[in-house]
Amino acid sequence: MTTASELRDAALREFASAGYLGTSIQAIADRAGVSKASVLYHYTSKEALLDAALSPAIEQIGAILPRTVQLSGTDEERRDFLVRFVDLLLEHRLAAQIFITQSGALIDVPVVARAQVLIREIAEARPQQTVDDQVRFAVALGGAAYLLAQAGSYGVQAAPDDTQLRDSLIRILGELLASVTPA
Amino acid sequence: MTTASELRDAALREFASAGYLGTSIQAIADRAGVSKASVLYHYTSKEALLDAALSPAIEQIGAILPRTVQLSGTDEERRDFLVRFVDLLLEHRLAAQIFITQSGALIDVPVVARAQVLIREIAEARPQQTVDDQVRFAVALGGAAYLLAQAGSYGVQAAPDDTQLRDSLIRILGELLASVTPA
DNA sequence: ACGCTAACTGACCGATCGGTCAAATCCTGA
DNA sequence: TCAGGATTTGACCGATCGGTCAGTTAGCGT
Repeated sequence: MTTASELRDAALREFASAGYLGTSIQAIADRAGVSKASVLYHYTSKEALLDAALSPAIEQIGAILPRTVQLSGTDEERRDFLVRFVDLLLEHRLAAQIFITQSGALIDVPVVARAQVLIREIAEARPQQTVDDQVRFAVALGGAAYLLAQAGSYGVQAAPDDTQLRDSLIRILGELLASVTPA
Repeated sequence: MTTASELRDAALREFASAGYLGTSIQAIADRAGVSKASVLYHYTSKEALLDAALSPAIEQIGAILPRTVQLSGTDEERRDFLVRFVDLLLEHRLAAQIFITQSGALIDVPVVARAQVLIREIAEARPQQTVDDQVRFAVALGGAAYLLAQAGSYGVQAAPDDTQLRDSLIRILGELLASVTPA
């Protein structure tokens, strides 16, 4: 683990739990065991640190964007897309949590704006949506992210293990999106 | 409109769009057309202002808490509960948005802690839940709140009108929660 | 052993924020 | 008209934050 990657990881956790505005550079430095000045040596600014923490998740989200059409396909195609999507959410659950909870307050930050554009592109990838379709999709996306955020912030509370959560989430999102109007 | 209620309304909007930490007392004062000192005359602190802005929503949420058992009842009972719940979300959509997006970063604020306890009580009101049940409920709750938050932050974009959104949301949440295991 | 560069740090700066306070102004009832 | 409380305000304070900078330490090729 290089210092830079440790800082990126510490920032990701801190931003997710306390919020970007609620996180001081000093707090990130403390978590990583270095000085505040050292943080700003590796990253030119607090915003650059947010960018570094979120970019990996954004790139992978962008990579599966072309597959969104599978949602209007057969049951197998839809399930295939959902498996990739849920796995991606699980892998980058902290980044997803930051997106969902703070994208509104951080629209002026470039990396967040890019993520918002991506999410909107995913939502609008399928043509001639009914209101029901939009609601199904928004509930599925927001609900999944909220679930993972809550599961992550369960302190003592017993949270279901990831594999169980994954299976259940894939199944239920599948049901939720099964009745979208075909393209 | 008294000055106090105008300030409470301005604070609610500002907290929802920019976040509690991202909102300065000066910004609330500007929105309401008064001075910063005047804000602190009507409310003893920024935290008191948040409390005043969120309390009405919390009280109504607490009022429907006993009806949560209807989720395990007949289809009509469940629909009846969902109608009340969705209407409550629509009426207090800004407060709901603040809860969902910032409760994690604001757990040390008493009013937010109270809200979190309420939500947890609602989620745990039904006995012997399976993982699927938990997932369904979390997706429904978080998804609905996310949808309203997004619909509220649509600037130019055409957002579906409230009645259409209400009908669709009630129907789809009903489907989502229809297959929870009976008590 | 030397020199060079990357890594790191404490001290400091300007700006902003939440909150206080004394004074000014407004409003109302007698 | 006027006394007195309610309301409003500008000036100010201490604390915190993001960021800068000069200087120190650590590692490494020669």
